[in-house]
Amino acid sequence: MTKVTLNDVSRAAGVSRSTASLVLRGSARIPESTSERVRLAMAELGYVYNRHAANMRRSESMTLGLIVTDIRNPYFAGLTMSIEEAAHDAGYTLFVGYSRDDVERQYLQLETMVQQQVDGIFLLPATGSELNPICGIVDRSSVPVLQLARYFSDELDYVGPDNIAAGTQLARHVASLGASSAVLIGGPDQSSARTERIKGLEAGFAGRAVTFDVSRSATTTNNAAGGSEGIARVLDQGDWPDCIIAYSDAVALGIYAELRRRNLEPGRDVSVASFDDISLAELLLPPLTSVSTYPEIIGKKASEMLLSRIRDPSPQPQRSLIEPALKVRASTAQWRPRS
Amino acid sequence: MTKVTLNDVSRAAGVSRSTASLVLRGSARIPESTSERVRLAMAELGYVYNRHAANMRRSESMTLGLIVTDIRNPYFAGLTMSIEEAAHDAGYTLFVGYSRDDVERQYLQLETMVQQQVDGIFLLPATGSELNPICGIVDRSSVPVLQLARYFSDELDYVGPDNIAAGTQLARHVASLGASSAVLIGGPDQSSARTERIKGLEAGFAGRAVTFDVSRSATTTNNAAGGSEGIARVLDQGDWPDCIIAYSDAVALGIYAELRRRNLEPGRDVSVASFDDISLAELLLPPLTSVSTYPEIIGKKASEMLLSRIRDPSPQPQRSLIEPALKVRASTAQWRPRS
DNA sequence: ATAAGTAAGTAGATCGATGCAATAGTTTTA
DNA sequence: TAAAACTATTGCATCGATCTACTTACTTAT
Repeated sequence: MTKVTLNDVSRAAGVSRSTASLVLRGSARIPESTSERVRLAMAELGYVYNRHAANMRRSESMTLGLIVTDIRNPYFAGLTMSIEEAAHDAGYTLFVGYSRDDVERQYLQLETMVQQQVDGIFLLPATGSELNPICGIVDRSSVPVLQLARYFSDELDYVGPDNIAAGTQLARHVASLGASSAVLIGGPDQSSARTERIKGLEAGFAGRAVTFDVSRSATTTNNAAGGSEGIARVLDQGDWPDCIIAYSDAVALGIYAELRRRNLEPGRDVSVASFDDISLAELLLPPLTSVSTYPEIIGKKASEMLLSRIRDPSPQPQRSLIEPALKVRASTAQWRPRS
Repeated sequence: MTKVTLNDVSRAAGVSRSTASLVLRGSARIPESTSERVRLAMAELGYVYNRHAANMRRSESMTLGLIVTDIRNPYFAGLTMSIEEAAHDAGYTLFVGYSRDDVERQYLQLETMVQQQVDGIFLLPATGSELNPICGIVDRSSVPVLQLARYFSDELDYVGPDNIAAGTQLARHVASLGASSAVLIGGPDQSSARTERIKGLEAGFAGRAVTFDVSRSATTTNNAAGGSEGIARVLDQGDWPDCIIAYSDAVALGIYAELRRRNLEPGRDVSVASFDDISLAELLLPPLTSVSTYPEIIGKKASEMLLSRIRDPSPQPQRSLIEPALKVRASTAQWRPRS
């Protein structure tokens, strides 16, 4: 009933606690005959390794933290699962917190993770994140933090999609359709991802006969409700673009719904394109043109980077951009300009 | 640079470590003048509370574990977020693991969480979970485990939707449409949730002129791919039901896609209905009839139950069923029997 | 036969916060 | 004025695994 410790195990196996500890860690100094005896005692007594006790002496807890805004967005769900997989495979257990895009909540989560002695933190920063408060929390314990998908500082590692390339690919495609005007809908204001996507779109539209004016676009929450609201705001201003570019597939979903409320059919009356390429994009009617930003690859790369940062904290901050790929589908392909 | 401990803090504040510890825990025995001095020293030195050290003496780690199969299903994403919110609000930090519906992986995750000294575990069991191996892992440390959404044992607490009521509501609705035959597509074989939903459907169809034969249904993975595959299998057998009941909205999504590949329009040529009512259901075209099983409520209830179990492990295992609510939408409402 | 070397195992301090039992110091009570 | 009661504070053992330095018992080399 009471807790079984290494002491109990060693006593039962007739060795010292030190020896039992060495067996636990697979030391070569212990011959098979002894370690077998110890392992048997462990099994018999129902011994459970206490990582907290171990962590008092060693300098690692074998835990990592992950803070994301909201996994009801399938893009972030995929990213989260990919990171969990890599962490699990490397023997780490993962703390997860959802900031709900609330900076204060995010800071609290950082704080508790630091107190729980995590070895490193993946942070998909909430809108409005700043370096100073985060350093205030994190520097005291010198836990490495990796920025995921958005960044606010270049003093920390960063892994995310190449948003500029993604925007450029999308703009070129839209321009090639013969559209004459495009707007961007949605996305958290001031986020690096949105700023970069805009930069990419502008680069892609440069020299083409497409009007793309950022001041006509709308920033919203990164979900379907935001998409509906954003496109409604634009259309209500009497603005009728040929092509609607959504900040993300989640936003595009709300755009589809709002268009239909107004008897406009996406892919016929107006083309719609988006970023992320969640698996849903393909299943929608019409299937949604989207730039895939490969959350699995981002997650994998991020894990590698954070783990190597844990092993050696000295190198300069790293940046890794994942190459996107445009997936053309019926939401733009079937579209022809209104006569 | 080096770690700041309570010792350093107490020395700087000119008190004993015991006093600093009492301040940390807000003891009323310490006058404001002293605790202010100690808190000041903490801030100045950049002290970080070490929960692992505290956990060596106390018997709680202030961490909980959550194991779910796959959060790319928005239903589980919502459930996960709801549990994280409740855990966070109660001062707990949450470990999360995704079993990907793989029992072995799930056991490994249970094991590491137990080693990390979690105070309790929410488990959305992978298909094929059994009591014995889980007890083998968990009993040694007597960590309470709560079964979420599916159950395999009534020796553990359980919180989930009232699947029987959900099935009954859905069946009654389908029967009232005038359908003459229905099939169920998808869902993990042998899972309690599927079995109960079938039981509910049968109860609801009882005495109505609807053919519902479980042997005609198909079990699949609980996602869109499973839905496509399942309905394809049924249709390829020459079976043409009036109404397709999907195990979940995620499955329904794949059914929509596969029907269209065969030039069948959901809601017109065949009605489709489902379980879960994820927010996407409303946004689809046609909007999907679904029985809401309120993941936020399940998550909240589950957290309450696990936390009270942690406070007092003695009571008998509890079961709590959350009342579902049918949301009728165009995927069934517009449907009329073929002439 | 002695020194050197190796293999196997152990004693005991340590990590950082907790909490009991004990101790000053001050005020109230009889 | 002594005893009792209370307030503010502290010393030290403790939780469970780790790890360095050390011992003991053999084996091998010279």
